[in-house]
Amino acid sequence: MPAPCKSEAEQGRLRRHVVPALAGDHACARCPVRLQTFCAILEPDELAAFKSLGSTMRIEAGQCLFHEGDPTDFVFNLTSGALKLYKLLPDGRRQITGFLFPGEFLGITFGEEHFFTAEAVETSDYCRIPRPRFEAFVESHVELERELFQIAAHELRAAQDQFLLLGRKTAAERLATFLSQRFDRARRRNADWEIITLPMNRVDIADYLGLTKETVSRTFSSFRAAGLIRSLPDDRTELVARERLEAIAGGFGEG
Amino acid sequence: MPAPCKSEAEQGRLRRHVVPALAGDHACARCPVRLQTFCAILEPDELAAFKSLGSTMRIEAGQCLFHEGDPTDFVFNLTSGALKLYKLLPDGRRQITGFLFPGEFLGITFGEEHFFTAEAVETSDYCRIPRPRFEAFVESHVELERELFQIAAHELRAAQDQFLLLGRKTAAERLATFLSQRFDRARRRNADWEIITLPMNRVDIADYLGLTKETVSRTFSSFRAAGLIRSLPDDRTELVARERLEAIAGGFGEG
DNA sequence: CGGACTTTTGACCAGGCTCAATAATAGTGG
DNA sequence: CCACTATTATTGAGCCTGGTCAAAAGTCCG
Repeated sequence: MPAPCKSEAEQGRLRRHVVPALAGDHACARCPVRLQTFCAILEPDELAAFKSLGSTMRIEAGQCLFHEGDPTDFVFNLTSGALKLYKLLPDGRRQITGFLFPGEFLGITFGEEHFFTAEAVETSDYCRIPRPRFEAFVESHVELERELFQIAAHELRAAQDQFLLLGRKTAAERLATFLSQRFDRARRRNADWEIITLPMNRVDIADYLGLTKETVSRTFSSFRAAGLIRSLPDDRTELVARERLEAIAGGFGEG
Repeated sequence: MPAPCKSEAEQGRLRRHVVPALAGDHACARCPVRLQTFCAILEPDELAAFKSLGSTMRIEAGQCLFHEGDPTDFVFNLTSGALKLYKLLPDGRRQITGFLFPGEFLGITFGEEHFFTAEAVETSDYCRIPRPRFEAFVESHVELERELFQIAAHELRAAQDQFLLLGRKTAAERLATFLSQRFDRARRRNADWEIITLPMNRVDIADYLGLTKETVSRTFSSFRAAGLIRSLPDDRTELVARERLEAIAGGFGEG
């Protein structure tokens, strides 16, 4: 029943630089919700109990965790690597609805069927928890139930921002927004550098931003030429002029 | 502090055909979640208690319930009319993130500040519940807490569909999707007719679909010319060839 | 070094946007 | 009830951003 993973271009090779697993809490910069982890709201023994619900697994780049339409048998928590979540149109047009990074949950708000496909961007490790066990655990921890609601609420807020991006922003504004988003997350993990890692390729970025890979590439080039960013080895990008990028992202033009 | 409502074009006039208030339950056609109402999961006396939490109010077309950035002091339930929810860019570009219709809740998932503006499309009545009272009531009714989560989950699913629309669909596919969406909701209230009411104007539809009003108007015209729809008085539209519209909406072309 | 793939760049094209004019519609006041 | 006005919808003409098609350059890894 599951469609085969996208072939040629999608069946990626392994990548070398795997993002290390994230330990502990990471708060969202924009709102007072502790995000995408239960670590901060569970007692150590409860946390251990929660972790024991699932089993650790690994997936290679280009492989799918599940496809759109698959039954939602499991809840996932990513521990290393990166996933892309996407929907397809019959003729192959693709919209990536989000990327998933270490520490984040997948599948906590689903109905009976997945409504998107989840595919590994690079080799990734994750914890897979059978849904019934997950739900039983959550039901016995009311504070988790509330946390799940907060996560969903936060994702709804992020979705509104993405509507604005996809519906009304120019190519430069979209890419600047994306780079700023990535920076915000990197900053939460390491406050030192204006450097972000983009494990996904140009096609993925394009399908996330509602553009083509050529337009994404051209916009990267123009940002480089304007001294806004600098491309480094190992999929890393330095945001040389982060404030100007954020101004562009917010629709204030290049001023 | 709140920005003034959009002037000229937005400060609408009254409209005559107000959607009647919706009584009772309305299930979502696509998923097993009872949506946007607590009616079905509260006992009659509890329902009465819930209704007594708020006060009934009226708003005229073009007026705003709240602006982006306002504090989230209230939870709203629309009883008649229609609202549009939108975000703005500094230069005035606007993305409507959704329309709200009778029976639906507004503000159940917010943080401290609203992250969009809510403005009346036509004269609307609503129930306004102070947030602390709402939250206290929900906390004392666990089944409501779960229902709120289901509503948020459903909205997240709808958001993914909108990503696909805004990022990858053509103008015709966007409008066909919108008309089909409206039909799905109308069908849930009245199974008789392939007729929908569109109280919002072309600018609003355009800002919802990520297009311009001219493109929306042209696409309406082409649908009319192709015999897919028929325009009726009082903002009503008949979906003459609903299945063909749905095929277009799904990206299967005009076949 | 070589093959496969990705990224970048170029040339051209087109879907949808802009600007503008006209038509239709709703509301107003006599 | 009907002309008058304001607003909205439609249609047209031309343009531009971003898409398409193609080729060259750069990477990765055996």
